[in-house]
Amino acid sequence: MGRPAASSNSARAKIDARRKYDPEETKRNILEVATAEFSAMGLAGARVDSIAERTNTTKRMLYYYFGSKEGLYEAVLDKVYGDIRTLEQDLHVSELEPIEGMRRLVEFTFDYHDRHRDFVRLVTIENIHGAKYLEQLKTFRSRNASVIATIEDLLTRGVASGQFRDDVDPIDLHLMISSLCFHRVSNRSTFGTAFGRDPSHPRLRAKHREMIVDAVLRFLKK
Amino acid sequence: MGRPAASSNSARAKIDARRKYDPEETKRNILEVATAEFSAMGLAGARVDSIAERTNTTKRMLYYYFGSKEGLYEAVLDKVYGDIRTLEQDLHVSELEPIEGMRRLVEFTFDYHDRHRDFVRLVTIENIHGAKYLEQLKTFRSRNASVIATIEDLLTRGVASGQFRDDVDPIDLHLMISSLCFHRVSNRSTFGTAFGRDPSHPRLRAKHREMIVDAVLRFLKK
Amino acid sequence: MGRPAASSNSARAKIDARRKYDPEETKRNILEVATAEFSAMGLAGARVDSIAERTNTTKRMLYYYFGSKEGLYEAVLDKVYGDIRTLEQDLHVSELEPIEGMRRLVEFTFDYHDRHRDFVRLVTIENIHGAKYLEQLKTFRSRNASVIATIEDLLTRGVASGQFRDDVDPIDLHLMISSLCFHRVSNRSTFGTAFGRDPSHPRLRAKHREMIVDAVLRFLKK
Amino acid sequence: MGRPAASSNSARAKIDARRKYDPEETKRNILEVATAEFSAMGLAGARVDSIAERTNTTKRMLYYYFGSKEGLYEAVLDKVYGDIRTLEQDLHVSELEPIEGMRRLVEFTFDYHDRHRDFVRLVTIENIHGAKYLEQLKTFRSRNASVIATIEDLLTRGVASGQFRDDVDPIDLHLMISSLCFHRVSNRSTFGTAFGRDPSHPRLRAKHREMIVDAVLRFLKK
DNA sequence: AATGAATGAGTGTTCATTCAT
DNA sequence: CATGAATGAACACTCATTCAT
Repeated sequence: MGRPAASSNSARAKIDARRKYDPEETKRNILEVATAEFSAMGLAGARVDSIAERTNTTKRMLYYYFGSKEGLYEAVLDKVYGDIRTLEQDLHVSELEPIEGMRRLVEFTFDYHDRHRDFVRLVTIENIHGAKYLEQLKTFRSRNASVIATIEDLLTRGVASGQFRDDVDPIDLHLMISSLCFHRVSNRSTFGTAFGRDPSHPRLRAKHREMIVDAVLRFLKK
Repeated sequence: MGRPAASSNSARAKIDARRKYDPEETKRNILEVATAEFSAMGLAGARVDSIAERTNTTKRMLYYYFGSKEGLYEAVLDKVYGDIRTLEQDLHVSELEPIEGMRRLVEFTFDYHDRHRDFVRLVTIENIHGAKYLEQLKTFRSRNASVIATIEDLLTRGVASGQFRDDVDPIDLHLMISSLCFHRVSNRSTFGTAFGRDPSHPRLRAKHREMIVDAVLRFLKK
Repeated sequence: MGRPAASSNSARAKIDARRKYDPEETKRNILEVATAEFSAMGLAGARVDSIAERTNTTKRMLYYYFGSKEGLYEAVLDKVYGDIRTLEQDLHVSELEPIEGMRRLVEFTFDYHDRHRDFVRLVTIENIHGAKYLEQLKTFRSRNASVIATIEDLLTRGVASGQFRDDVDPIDLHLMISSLCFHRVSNRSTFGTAFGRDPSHPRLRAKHREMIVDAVLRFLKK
Repeated sequence: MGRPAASSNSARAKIDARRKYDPEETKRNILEVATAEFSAMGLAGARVDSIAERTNTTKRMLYYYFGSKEGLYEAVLDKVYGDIRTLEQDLHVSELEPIEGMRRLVEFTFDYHDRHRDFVRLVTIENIHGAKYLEQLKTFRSRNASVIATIEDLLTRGVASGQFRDDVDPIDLHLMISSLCFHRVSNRSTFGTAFGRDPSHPRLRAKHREMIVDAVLRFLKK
């Protein structure tokens, strides 16, 4: 019976990856290469030619789909921020008791930053530009509410159960957790140069992970 | 009329600030403008022409003294890292008892980052470049030992007095303090965009300062 | 009296204006948009994409029907020159006495240029290109004979009646009339900028019309 | 030691035409080539690379001195308009009696347009662009007053002496003279194609010159 | 010590046109 | 007849750097 004749488009796309006209794949491919370039070189340092070369298509298509270097950069930002928010929503810490939930959240945040250096670098780069490109992403602001909601839920339940202190603001706590998880990745290079110690080394990583969870929980406990 | 025959350079510079050719002043002026440009635009984004324009001298002098755009960038890095290390050495926390000394150290770190956004931005930028320019600054590595020595001293004394736990590594602690003080400045823009809250606002700043001291001390206490 | 089923193309086009595929209408639509674009931007300045966008069809059709940007430009030229020659032939000045006929011809020329800025601009543009596209229009040369014939007829009859001088060449006269009617439209912008006076303003237009008729007749009269 | 020590700069420039650093000559050379290119190809059709190639210098200098393609185009316009106005002021027709003066003015206008096709083409091109670049030339408007003043003087004196009619507006007359002198040059190509007759042929030129003077004087005489 | 003029290699972008569906 | 996707060559413009004075 083989394959049903002329199945759906998406099926066809998967089966025949070599087909020449596949806009989605073309865009995805460009975005992937661009993410690497922008993350490695910054917005000003990135070269459109360099991106195009490592793509399956030509420079022209890059402009066809993304309009400009900045447009492409924005698309990269959008994708990369979308990824973390999507994952954060699948955490389901509301099902855990407060301390365990908080541990889980911190560990997730730690792991995500540790594994996604591109994301960390792009956020860093965006800060060099005063977040002006991020501000133009319409979907951005709304996506942040959920992290805060998650933290707020944990805090409320922890306070109610007498485990957590009651004077901690969820956004401040988010900033604290971010700081601890982000900085060791974003400043890995200068830190390594200064102290001859690479924070991303497996043994250090495990130690930092525990340390950060510990620091956050000690900060929260009554 | 005679100009006093060749006194010391620094003296001469002060005495006759209006004299037309003052190499030290020219260099200082270039470095100042360059610091602002590199910090605002990044290494790739900075424009040599733009720096030269805002200088009291010409583009040619910039090359005369610093050799290249990268040479100038390195000089800026050198100056800016030199400043913080110099100040750190004047802290004299060894004269304070451990908890008070640690509080003082954290507050100093907090205040320094909060007030020196240029420094924070330049470190951020340097991390984008994998710290490769920092690595070439010969004086750099040696200068970092003192912070760690200071922390080590505080930790040792705190452990001895039974106030601090005994399993904390000074470099890890330094990273933790740095993270908390650096991130809220370096990521001010994206944070502001995401949560509509500017971490550099005076009221938030005071709150964060206390919070960070609190978090560090809770982490250290037995 | 009914209309015969499926008569000429133009009839069909009118009957079923909403039918999806109507080659003639598609071509007409493309030509209309292209006339505006070429007239406004020149040949080099015109954008194929810009034309296609404002069309009811796609860019591909534009190439399908006209072959190239230059082919389309030629088609526009052809249409636009065809229009004026067609009208000129309907003037019937041969039925008027010489002076009245000449007045009528000048007024027609004046009005036509005044009302058809696109035509004037396209002729101007064609002159920038040394008339090289016009030269390729096979039908062009033959179409010009009639204006000259008209003028010649008027001149001959005017000379015979003793009203006109006998040393005026019809082609030279045509050039004179054209100059007076064309220039004030073609150079409206620079003239307006130079003298703060727009030659296309209604009051000026009427004045110029009289003035030009007057000048031509004074030039011709014995 | 030979050559007189340091003569004047301008003298030096003339003596040593091959000297490498001569900004004025560089600018002049660029302007000259650019005038030819813009006049031949229009603003959109002109190629910066093409201009640079025919220059004694490089493309970069073109941007160094003129900022952009449009900046260069404006400089060309400025130069070209400056030339004719300068000449117009040297006409001294006020010293001639009205009819002779008017003849002289028309002949000058005729000759200037006939000999300066570049000027005519550039004005034509500028009209395609709605005179928007001309409008930005600050010196432009003021320079036009003098032609009108000259015409006004001739008209006034002619009316006073009873030679000219008294209902002719100087700006309208200027437009008429311009039309007759400009059009035969600007539309030479289409005219030639249409009637197989080149208006710039010597014999025709002389005839047209007389004809135009005749037409203007007949228009003005009582 | 200081400077305006000059430069070659590269940088983001656009264009008319064609292909695969 | 119709279309979105794709393209290579060209385009205006910028950059860090050096030269002649």
